[in-house]
Amino acid sequence: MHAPTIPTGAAAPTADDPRERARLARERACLLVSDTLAELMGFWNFKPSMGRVWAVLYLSREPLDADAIAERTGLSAGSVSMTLAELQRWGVIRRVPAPRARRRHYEAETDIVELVTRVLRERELRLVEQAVDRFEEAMRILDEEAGSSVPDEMIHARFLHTRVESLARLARAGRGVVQQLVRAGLFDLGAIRDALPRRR
Amino acid sequence: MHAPTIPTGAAAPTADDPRERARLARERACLLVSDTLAELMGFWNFKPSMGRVWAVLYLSREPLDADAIAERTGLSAGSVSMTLAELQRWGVIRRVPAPRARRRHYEAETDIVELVTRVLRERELRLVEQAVDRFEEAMRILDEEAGSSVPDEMIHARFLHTRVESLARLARAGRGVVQQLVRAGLFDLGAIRDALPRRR
DNA sequence: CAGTTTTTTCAATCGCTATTGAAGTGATTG
DNA sequence: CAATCACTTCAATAGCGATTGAAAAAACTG
Repeated sequence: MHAPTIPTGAAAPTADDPRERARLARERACLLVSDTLAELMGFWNFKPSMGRVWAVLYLSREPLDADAIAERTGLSAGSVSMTLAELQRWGVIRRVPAPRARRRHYEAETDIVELVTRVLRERELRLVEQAVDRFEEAMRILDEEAGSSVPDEMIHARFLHTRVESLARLARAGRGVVQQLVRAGLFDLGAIRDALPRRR
Repeated sequence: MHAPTIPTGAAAPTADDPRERARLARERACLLVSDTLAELMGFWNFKPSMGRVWAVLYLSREPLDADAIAERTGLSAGSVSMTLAELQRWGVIRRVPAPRARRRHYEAETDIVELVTRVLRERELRLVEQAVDRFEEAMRILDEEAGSSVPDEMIHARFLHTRVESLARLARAGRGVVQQLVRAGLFDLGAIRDALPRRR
């Protein structure tokens, strides 16, 4: 875990060494990016470890094994294993067949648009659809009492019905937004995809 | 906290009593709604107590005071106080001027669209804007090394640059979506599509 | 197939955030 | 203006989800 001795006796690994300068710059940039990713993913209710592991893979030129990931993220071996499994379940990283290696190697899925679309489709959409269903169920329950013979019960039921109706309307709008995003991600967004990294 | 004695000696408060039936139905409906709201708000990284308190107010016919809220949510007085303050800061509930009442009364803001829009504008937009800034900052750092005299350092810097570029593009697209949502008020879904690519 | 290395699993632990409760501050009233 | 009632604050605590670490399982290797 030490910088190898520089062959050319002249250049020492100081701030003036171009290699060292470059390495530090890259390190700063990567840190900035993975912090940002961690924050974004954390906001999206993913575990911090998922964000960190994905960032490490996404910013690596070659596939990494569990050990390298543990080292770079500071996570335990067990945590890395679980996190890798979870990331694979989400399809955001993939195992790279490494014929003559003993350890398993992984790389990040780079089609980020597809990746975000997937999360939207499998999580947000489900969530919002469930909300719509529940609100509609609540309205059905209230409907049964809306024709009550007792005046005040009826009024109360109707009051609640209008409130829940507003929520349902909003939830349906939200569902529409997510559906639109998912579809755009799959079709219209091809334009963005073209501009994104390498896809052949 | 007890059902008052029924004046008409005939009807006892059983499941056959229309009033009781109606009350139970409303209770079920409200529970369904507040559970759903709690889940949704929890997902949006709001504290559970905020969801519960807002739900109680939103589903009440008249403004409530802190005591009534504490009772119905099961929260402590201190917690209710803090939660009310926070909800007011978000503009999702408001204090109702109650001239001759000793206690302060609150009601829920009912323009839910405005309410969601506000959260999008003040939280999501800020988050995504910050992400864009950070990615662009990372790219600037990498640019300084992209012209490095050491070939491999240059290649590495360029590799990282393209990766970060993709993230930045996605973040900008996300920013566009949120901006659009804030402007269009959630319902004009067609507009979202226009916000996405902005690239041929 | 026995030995060795890598990965997975899961109970225990850790750390963090939400909540409490009691003390402190402020408001209202007779 | 003193007494009471309402509200706020914040240090301590509880509860929960993420992480660890050690042990079991699986995958290689010679």
